[in-house]
Amino acid sequence: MLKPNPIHLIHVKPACEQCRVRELCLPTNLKSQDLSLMDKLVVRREPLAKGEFLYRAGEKFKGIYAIQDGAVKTYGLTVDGREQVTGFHISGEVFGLDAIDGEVHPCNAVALEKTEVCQIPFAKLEELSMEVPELLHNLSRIMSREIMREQHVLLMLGGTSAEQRIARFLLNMSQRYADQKLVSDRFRLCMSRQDISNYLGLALETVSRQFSQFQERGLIDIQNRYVQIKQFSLLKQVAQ
Amino acid sequence: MLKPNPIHLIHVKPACEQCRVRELCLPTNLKSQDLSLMDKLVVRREPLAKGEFLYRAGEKFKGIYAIQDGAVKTYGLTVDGREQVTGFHISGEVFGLDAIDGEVHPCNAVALEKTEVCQIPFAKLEELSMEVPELLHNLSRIMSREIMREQHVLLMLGGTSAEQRIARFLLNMSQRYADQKLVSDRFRLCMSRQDISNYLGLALETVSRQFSQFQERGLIDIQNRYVQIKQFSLLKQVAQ
DNA sequence: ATTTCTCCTTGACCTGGATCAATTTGAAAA
DNA sequence: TTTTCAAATTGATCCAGGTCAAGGAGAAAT
Repeated sequence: MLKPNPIHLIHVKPACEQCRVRELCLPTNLKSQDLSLMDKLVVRREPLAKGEFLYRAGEKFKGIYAIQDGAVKTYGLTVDGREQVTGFHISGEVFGLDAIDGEVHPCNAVALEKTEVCQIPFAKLEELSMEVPELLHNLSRIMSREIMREQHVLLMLGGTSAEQRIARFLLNMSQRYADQKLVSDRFRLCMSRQDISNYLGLALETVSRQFSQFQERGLIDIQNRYVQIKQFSLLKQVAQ
Repeated sequence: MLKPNPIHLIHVKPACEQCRVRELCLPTNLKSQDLSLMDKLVVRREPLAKGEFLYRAGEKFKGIYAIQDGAVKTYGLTVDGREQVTGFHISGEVFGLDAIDGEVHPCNAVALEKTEVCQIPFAKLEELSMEVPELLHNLSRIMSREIMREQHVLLMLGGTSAEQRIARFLLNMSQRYADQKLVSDRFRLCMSRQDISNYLGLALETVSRQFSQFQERGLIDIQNRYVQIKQFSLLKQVAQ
């Protein structure tokens, strides 16, 4: 499988208007003048390096985050001190919504690769939402979507075998690339086997074995973190 | 353990102003005149009988729901047709937020006992939120809280033993009664062992055995659905 | 009061996936 | 390039909890 050739371009931070993932993010359906008001709100940070934290549990909440490019893992700590991954977030996705109520981040967010994020200061976003009904509605929808996302994780974890969970995980990642109009049958997993296993409530050895088994069965081709889904229909069947 | 004596009162539906759980619900911190605007929005339905559906998966979304009294279970169907409980909701709690994005309920909501709910039509709620900043903020906070609630479930399910899950479940229920200023060391479980096991990703036999074991160890006293937590500190220790 | 039915408990057995352990591979650092 | 270290694979073993099965106890219906 071919790795993308790393060409170094001059770093450009597109405004909302030019952003590749605009339609998945908060500005969907906004009129041009509202879009530029929205754009003025957004803080575009320097890209995060792999392993860099966007925020840590306990930090004061300033705003929610949208990913322009890259990937972020969010994780919490259980009462007994174990790490528990609560989500992987890729471009076009909004996260940090869990901090609104308590005004403190209840979990950690760390970049899984070089990542560009936009911060949307929440107090200002609420103010602008009072002026722009579409924006208020988009905010509601994005929060609702996050609630559904977590419900899907619950459905995925409930009473399913390791085989099913991993098949569903791969199909879910694939779908999210498809949502962005990106190639969805071959992609790079942005997270380690450790992270996947933790997220799916399995041992990392089980994940590794299951990947190997899917490969033997011809369902997928996996080399390190590069996956190609070769038999969508069969994989869906395995996922039930 | 004493069952509450069933006294039949004339059915009264308190307005938001008089509602016992007002401070947990959308109207928190609202000024008196805003509260009455909010109150005009609310649709108070006839009480639901045990087993009655509030909505079913696929139904068009009209509004979100708040429980005045009683309990509701929400559940989805997995791809292979199994039921998966996504939450138990008791008085003072708001749910149905997962339907905002798609404008269709992705799951079912059924009363676990005689239950009084308020429907808050969502389009009207958004309109009023544009006028009342506190209401907009309360809505954001309630959605954020729901996201956190689901994250807690994920943390609870991730890499924990059956013993821990059940201890945490009991402590969680207890805390939610405490949040309402109700007795929190003795309460009636509003759901079946089946529902609990499904929710916690365990077999119902495991739940039953674990309850018996906690009883033997003197941590709790359980008779049918009536629980008394006798050793909070020990139970917390078991939950880690 | 008696029947019926649903919910719950308890026992016996077995398997999926966790755990432990030993390499192998790949990527970053020197 | 070689070294170093983290990440991934694969094998062997074991046990927590699932499954199957057989009652028992409450609640609702007759």
